[in-house]
Amino acid sequence: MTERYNIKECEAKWRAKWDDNNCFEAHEDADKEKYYVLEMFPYPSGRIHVGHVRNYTLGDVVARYRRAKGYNVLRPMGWDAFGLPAENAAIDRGVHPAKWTISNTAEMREQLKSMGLAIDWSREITTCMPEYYRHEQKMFLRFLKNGIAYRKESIVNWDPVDNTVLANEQVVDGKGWRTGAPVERKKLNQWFLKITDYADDLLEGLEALDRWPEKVRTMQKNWIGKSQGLKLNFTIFHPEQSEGSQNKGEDFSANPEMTLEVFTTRPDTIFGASFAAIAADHPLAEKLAGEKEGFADFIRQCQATGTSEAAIEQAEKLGFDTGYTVQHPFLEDVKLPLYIANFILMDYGTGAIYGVPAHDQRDYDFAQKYDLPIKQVIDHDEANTEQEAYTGAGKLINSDFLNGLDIENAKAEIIKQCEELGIGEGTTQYRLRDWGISRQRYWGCPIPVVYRESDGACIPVPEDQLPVELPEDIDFSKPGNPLDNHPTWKHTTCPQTGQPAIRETDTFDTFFESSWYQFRYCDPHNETEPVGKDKSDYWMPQSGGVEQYIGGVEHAVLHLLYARFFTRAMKTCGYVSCDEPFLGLFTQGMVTHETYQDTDGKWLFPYEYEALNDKSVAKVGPSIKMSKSKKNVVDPEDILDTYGADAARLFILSDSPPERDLEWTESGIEGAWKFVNKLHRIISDSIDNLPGANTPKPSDFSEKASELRSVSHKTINGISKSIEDFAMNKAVAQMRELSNAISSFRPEGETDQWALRESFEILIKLINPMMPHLAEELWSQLGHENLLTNEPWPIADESLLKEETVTIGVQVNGKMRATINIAMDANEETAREAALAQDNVQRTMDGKQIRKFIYVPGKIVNLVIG
RNA sequence: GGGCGCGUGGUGGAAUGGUAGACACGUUGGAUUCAAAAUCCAAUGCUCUUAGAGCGUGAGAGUUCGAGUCUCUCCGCGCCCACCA
Repeated sequence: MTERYNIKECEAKWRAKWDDNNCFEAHEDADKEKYYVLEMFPYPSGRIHVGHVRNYTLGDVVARYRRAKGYNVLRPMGWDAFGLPAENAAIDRGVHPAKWTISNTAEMREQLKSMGLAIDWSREITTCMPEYYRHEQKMFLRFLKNGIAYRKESIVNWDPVDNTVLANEQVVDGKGWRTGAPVERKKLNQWFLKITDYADDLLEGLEALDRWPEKVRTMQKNWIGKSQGLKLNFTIFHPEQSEGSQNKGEDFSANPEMTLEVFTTRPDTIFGASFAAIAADHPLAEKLAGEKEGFADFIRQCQATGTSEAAIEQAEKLGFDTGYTVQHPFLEDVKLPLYIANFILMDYGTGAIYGVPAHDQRDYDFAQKYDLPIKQVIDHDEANTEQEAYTGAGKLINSDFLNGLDIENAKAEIIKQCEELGIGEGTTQYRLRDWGISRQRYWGCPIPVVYRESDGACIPVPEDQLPVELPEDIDFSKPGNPLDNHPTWKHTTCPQTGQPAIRETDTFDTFFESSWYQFRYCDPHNETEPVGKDKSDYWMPQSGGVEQYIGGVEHAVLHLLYARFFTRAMKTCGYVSCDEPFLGLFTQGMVTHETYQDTDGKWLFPYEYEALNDKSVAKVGPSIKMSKSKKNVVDPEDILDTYGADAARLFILSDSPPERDLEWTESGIEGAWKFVNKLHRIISDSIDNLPGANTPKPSDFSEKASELRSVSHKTINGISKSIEDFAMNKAVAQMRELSNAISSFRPEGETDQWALRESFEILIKLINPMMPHLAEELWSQLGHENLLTNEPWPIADESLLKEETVTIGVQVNGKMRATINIAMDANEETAREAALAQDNVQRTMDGKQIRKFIYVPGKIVNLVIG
């Protein structure tokens, strides 16, 4: 009997050994196949949470497995270090953001290290350091030269609590994604990146990402939102001209101010149009209706309608009749009334539509309210335009030259006609907008441009004057942008003329940093370039970037789309050759925990609930995502301290498939801890009787030894496949099965002992990616001098994988009645005899004839009787 | 409103169209112990009286020799998007 496994000491010992031997440092090696594993880097909030533990454990299994398989693995780590919490800490506690951030990274680095992760720490990056952000300033200048970055005045989403601009992606239900405050609209000069130039490429690229979850690809596809349609020009008529007059001789089409451009994806329904409408903030709205009575009220009403889903759901369709009309392009006698309507969005299409009530529900509602004609132009059995709009397939009717065509052909025909007449053209429209990257914050990368005071010219800061560093003496007591408030920092001179100039006081959106960090890891200490081409071409060549990227699904359209865009932009600028940054993507589920509430609805900590003598004054709530306010957070440091890294890792891998939510339970982590101890005990108890490490393989084995060997070798392939499939819970199950087989094995004699040692060694190698400390310890206890971490993955002996006999089911008319044990390759006759020999089969057959006999070797026998 | 996904024991979850419930958690009984913890052994889908039989993957239909798995309809849940013309 060996002494009890001292988890803490032992784990620390092996971590030190890996460090001393630089086990996980990656080097470019053209002779080895590379494998780049990356997990989304953390924001240095100060402490790791269980979600991090899950994320990095998954990555560690992949990294250690691939390493053992002989790949040249790159597995780096860093800090997504710019962001608002640092500024909030500065405001709340008076700590400087830099100091707060850096001390947080120090703490979290130690926490991560205590998990025993196979990380190349020599490549660590921290995005708030000038060594990192100077490169993105240079990159920005190159983006400018290549027309990828530009500046324009625009209406932006303004978060009144954080006092900053938000990207569309950061507005959720009309509220700021962090503060939850209703977003306001504000006009500002902002920097943008032309992500829309790459819209089509980003969309097409999704096709090739077959190792991405379908869900994420769909979300990106919907976000890009490509739709084909027609842009069509209508001529606008003055109220006097249209009012029942025969005056249609006047040609306004030559007057661009009096034409209205609309966008539609259903040009086929043009003959069903009964009105036109523009957005409240359309430039023509003020011009056509500004003087009219009630207009100001109407605009106010439009703005008052919230953008939350509930508001939209219930919002009535509201219109304001301008009195103007537009000429129907194909029906000379028809002039459509022109409305300003609250359901038209200025920032999609042209901010103007023509309404076809019979075939669009919104137009239908609008037409009902304002008593406009509902003219059906698509015929189908299911269409009932008395009741609601019909949007399905059908044939064109009431549509002159389009009659009889199906929708697709009608679209093509009408677009052709419009193009020939010069009144419209077929176009592609995207939902995706350019990415606004200006933020009125201190703790971000300064945008490296200055504005000359004399003429306001925007001058890029020359490369040799970079980086533009953040000032350290900063005052957070005043509201607004601290950089703007700084007494001296923004005052500088024009690098071209030497005249006084003002620095850009906005900083980059922090998604900027995380859009290219995957490249920086390839060459983290390069002083002149973001990444050396030789390095990026080795780790992220044209044909492939990161082999396996792992993170939360919440980044499906933000970070993951930006990073794909950046990869293309960087390629355009000649930095890299790679088309896609992440070839494989795995999105993990959340970690949840039970909640506890007392009868007043007050949340309780688990220990508070446990301490209650009378449990009826509180109730156990559902297991939901851990959050401070719900008091159901588990601190990984406590877990690592109590149970050790291996137990924590094992539990997090074992209970649920990684893509699903995982419920954190006390009993679960305890079960994992017990298993760690059990495995240690099993091996320690057997060790004295095992043959030495390099004892030659015996030629014959007992039956039970052969069976054990067969199980062990099958498990090699089983676990390998499970890890490659990201089915870590199944890998754990298989590992436990093998350990159960081993612990019930009673060796008798030398060859049995040899087989036992072989199975131990296989098991140890297989658990290594999941529980590396324990594996390393057991490996050394078995008498090995080298590090297990440097051992290759075991290879299954093919001859042990074959099944000689198999137990298969016997069905009668498809119902299971018995099982038989026959040779794997037994012929049909043998199977029939064995099946018919079963009492239960005979009884069920009840003397009836066999009409059909089905035998699938190794699978099933089915007797069809009757 | 649109899109995607999911419904399997008391619980987490396994099942290339072929023995449903692997592996665990929990529970029950037993061994060990002065006692407890830990450990070990056994049982554990449901129903019926044990040997045994019947029924079972949200509901209903279909395809098939055979369906948790494929198809359709319905019910329930979750996520994402959303006045996107």
